[in-house]
Amino acid sequence: MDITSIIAPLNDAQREAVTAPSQAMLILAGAGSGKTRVLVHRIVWQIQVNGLSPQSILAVTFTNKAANEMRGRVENLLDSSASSMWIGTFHGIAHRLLRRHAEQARLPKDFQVLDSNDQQRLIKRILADLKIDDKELPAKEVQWFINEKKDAALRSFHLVGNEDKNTRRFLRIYQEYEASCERSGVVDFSELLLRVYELFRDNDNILQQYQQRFSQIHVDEFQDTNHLQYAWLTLLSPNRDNIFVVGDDDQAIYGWRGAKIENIYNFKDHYPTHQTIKLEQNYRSSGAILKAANHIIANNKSRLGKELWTDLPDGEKISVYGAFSDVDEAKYVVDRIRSWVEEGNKRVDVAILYRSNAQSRQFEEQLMLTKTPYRVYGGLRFFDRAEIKNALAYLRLLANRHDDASFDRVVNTPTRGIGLKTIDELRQLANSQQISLWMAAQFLIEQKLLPNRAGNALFYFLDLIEQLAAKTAELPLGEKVQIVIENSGLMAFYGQDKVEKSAEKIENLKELVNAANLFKMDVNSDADISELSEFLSHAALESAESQANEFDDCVQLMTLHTAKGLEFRLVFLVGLEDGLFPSQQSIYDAGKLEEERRLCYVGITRAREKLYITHAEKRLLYGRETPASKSRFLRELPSELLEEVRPKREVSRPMTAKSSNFSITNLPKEMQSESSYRLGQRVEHESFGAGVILKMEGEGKTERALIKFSDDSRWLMTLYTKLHVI
DNA sequence: TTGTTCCAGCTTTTT
DNA sequence: GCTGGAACAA
Repeated sequence: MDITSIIAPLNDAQREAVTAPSQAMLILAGAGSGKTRVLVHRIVWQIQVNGLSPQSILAVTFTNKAANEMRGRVENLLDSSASSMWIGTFHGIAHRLLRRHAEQARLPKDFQVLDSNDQQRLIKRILADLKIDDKELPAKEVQWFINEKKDAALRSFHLVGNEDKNTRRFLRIYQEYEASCERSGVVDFSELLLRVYELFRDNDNILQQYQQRFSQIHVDEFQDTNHLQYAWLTLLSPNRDNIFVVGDDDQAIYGWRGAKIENIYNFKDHYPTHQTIKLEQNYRSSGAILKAANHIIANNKSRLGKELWTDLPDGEKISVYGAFSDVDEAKYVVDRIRSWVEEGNKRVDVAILYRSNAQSRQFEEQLMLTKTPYRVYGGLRFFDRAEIKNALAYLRLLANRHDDASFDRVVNTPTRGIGLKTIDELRQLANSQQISLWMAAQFLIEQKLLPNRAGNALFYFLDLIEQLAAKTAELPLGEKVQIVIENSGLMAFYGQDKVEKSAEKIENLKELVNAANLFKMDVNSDADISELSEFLSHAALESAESQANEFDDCVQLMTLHTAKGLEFRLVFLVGLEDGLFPSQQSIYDAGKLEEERRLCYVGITRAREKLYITHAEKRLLYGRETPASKSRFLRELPSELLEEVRPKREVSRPMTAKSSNFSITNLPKEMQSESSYRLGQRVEHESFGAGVILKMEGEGKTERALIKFSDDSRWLMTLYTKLHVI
């Protein structure tokens, strides 16, 4: 046994964490401080030094990517397969447990997973059935409510008798939703976790089996765990002495999705014999970048407290560019990328990070204009595309006729003459009899209760599914998928000329066949289910990114949320404006604002060598031009770390009287306004102090001026603002 | 029943 | 500015 390879690459704090005795351990790992490394080395340490068997290791993450990376690195260090370890996402592990114990969890053997889109569709349908106006009660809100309750381990019957008016409004829908899922044999994401929690809670023998099996429990990104995930861990570790959690409260950015940052704050109290180790040495970023990050996050009040440091030199200052518009901002960024590439650097090392997806457009446009290869993350994922979901819905119907969500989706896709009226009738019957749509359809056909045309069309559809099922029953998965796509008419449907991007859709369908061909059953899955069911679950649980271009040399575009866990040599943090980042909805809520600040901290710490921060004075928002001002986060950064980059094309520097005269006379006519103010004029505002007029727009009532004050520029309506010309 | 046009609405999204 | 859904006409 060679322990040097396990501990040699570690610094003191990391080594202390890895070699600590078995107990409750909280590793507070700052950005770039080697948290995955600590987890990986800890697992290998437990096996090679403490002699634990791989089966006794449980390691949970939030993303498939993180789980795969961890498994790979463990295998590397261990130099053997880690396939007998349970390393996976919370949802993946829940799924595996439920397959194993479907009966005790009161689930059908071949239950399927409903992703959040499916869930929303189902809720919409229920709202329609209950004649509730979608405008009055948006499906999204109901979905949010249901998931929130499930995350708190509350089923609809727990809420019966609840006096809260808001709760009563949702209760009926929640009940219908539960019943519908039950009938269809499907579980949504929250349900996966809740079922496992109930399985453990109600079946002592099963719980004990896993308590004994998992002698060491490892949790990644602990700050993102929700109530249910935490409850799970508590059940699995009754003595609270064998749990090794890694997290960073400063990077908790999923509170809006139910993550409970309190889980990490309260760890000390809930795990009395715990040890906390802080990893504060950062191996990623330059000194200047780290100082900025520390500075920002220090403004948050509720923190466990950590300060990153580095051996690396300060490096370049952070460049700040105040653009005139979103277009100007994009041009600037793309121009900087161009020189970066000209200096011989790679595009893959560059990331443009923004707060909301809509911001990517301007950058894409400029990148396209300059023919710079780029890749936008977080768009539609492969398994989320409509054509793929349709194909999967057919396959799901083959596996389970009573899957209402799938039935609903493809009964008339491609169109085959089954219209709203017929479907309405189906729903009514299904509702009143509490049966599946499939059964309702059978009944209506048998009893000849439908007009001829509709009845025939519906019969044709049921027959199609039965035929497909019979025909493909014995075929390998890939061929099954192939035949279903062909015979369902989907291939022909998407092949029509009038379908937009038809070539791409056909490609995707082919790719699905390909994926099915390559799909291998989980060797460890001892559950007795078909390959098809397993493939369908895989599609729901691992909605993999579209694979293409991954290895090309492209500039990376993504939201700040997506960027968590990644690093780039060169980072552009764009759109640092109040209302955008921090987002408008967060500005007046102290808690939300702190989460936004953590997001900013995450963004800054993605950069290794050089960070650019940009903001624009106006931008197109929802197709409308909107003025914007510098983000409070940008103003929180100390000026000695920053280097203001002056805009090139228009007046921006405060000018002396001499130079201002000069520049005004040289301005094109249309820019010389009739108003009492002029470009370059020095003015005084009663609260903002002295400033210089940089830009004018509009006239009369709509006239506004962009004025640069000592610490900020703002647009002011000249008619309504008292300005004294100096 | 199907295809078109018009209108409201809009963060972030691991599973 | 783009999307999804509802209200229309064919």
